[in-house]
Amino acid sequence: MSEHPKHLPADERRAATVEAVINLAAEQNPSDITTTAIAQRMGLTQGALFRHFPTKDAILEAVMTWVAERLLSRIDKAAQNIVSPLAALEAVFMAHIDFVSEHPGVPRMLFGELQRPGETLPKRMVQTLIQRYAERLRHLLARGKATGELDASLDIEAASVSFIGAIQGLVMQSLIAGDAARIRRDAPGVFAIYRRGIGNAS
Amino acid sequence: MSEHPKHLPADERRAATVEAVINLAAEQNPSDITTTAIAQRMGLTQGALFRHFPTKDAILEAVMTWVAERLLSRIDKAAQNIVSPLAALEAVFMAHIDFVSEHPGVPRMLFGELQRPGETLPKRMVQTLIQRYAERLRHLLARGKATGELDASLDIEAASVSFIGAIQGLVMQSLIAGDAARIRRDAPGVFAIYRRGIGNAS
DNA sequence: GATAAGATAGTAATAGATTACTTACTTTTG
DNA sequence: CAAAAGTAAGTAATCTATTACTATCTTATC
Repeated sequence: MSEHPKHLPADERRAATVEAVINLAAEQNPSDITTTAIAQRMGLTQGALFRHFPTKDAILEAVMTWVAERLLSRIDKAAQNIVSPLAALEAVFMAHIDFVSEHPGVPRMLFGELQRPGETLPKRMVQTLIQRYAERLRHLLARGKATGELDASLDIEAASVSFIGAIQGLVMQSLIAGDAARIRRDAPGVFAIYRRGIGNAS
Repeated sequence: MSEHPKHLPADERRAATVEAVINLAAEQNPSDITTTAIAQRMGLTQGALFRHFPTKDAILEAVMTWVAERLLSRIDKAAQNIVSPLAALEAVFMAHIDFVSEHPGVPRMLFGELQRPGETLPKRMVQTLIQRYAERLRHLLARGKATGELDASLDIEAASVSFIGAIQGLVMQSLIAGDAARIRRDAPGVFAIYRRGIGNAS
């Protein structure tokens, strides 16, 4: 096996392609990412991409699969072994913040896909991802009501939307400031307000 | 003056162009809006647009001006004559929700502009808009702390980010559900959580 | 174990579609 | 009639995807 093989096996190239897209999305409007830019980032010619993916949408599909797996597994791991539902929510929040700090392009790609008209496969995958995410939130919120940690009259649906919105607000703030590191710094303060908003007042 | 003049004066065409872009943004990814699509919506040929705007970016610039004026004037009017800072925050929240319900493409355009690399003029206008918006929020939040309606230890910066995030979360939710009307319906529940998060517990 | 064969992964060039913008000319309006 | 507003056609650039060809890797056979 040579040090710098010019030909990589298909699965490694597919993984490298996903990585290139994620990195590019951190630097520019995700919907303006071209196949030329992806190939250039990988040190390949543009046409080479189509050895591994039939269309550009298939690339986005692979990216969405990658994101869904990583994000959900991270938040599942974060909530694992935490008894208190409220503490678990905080762990999920911070795990999510860590994820978007490492991959600032990801939330922007998701939001961008959601805006596409019609019923593309990548769009449907994002919808599914967020629905699965919201399910986990609703489960934790319901448990919190049961234990009494959360307000008994809490609107679980609104609390779930607010949770995602809190993260989205941090992403937007970092875009305005042009500083991705801001997300991590401002996250605790934002979660503190959220926590207070859903917590049991007594 | 004929009933249906084929030639409109420049200022009316400019206003109609802005309206066409706002409407198109509600239906598709704002960054995919073409000059052909704008012209078609107006019943013109594509080249006619360039009689009134030197470049496509100049069109976006006009749209951003329109949005900034309308949105800020609406929330100023909403907060006017409301003594309680907390009640004023709620009025601003609902006025903003009304605005995005009428123009679902607007928050998506703003978010899209923020993602563009470099320092384009439309992008800078969005940053300025949101900064001015946040200023008004911080002012109301500070007043709320002074009156005792809000928690004395409240992190005003985090509260401002959370406010914008709450709206952004509702926008995202409506995109996932593919139902713009959801925003208005879910808004009160989301604001209730926010209100509780910043309010004085006593 | 070397090596030929076949599959896999790459390049360079280009096609075909679409984009923002221009130009030469025509219609409408005051 | 002159200025303003619109059309139709075209240009140059850019984008996804394809094609014809080449380089590299894997593997079966002697």
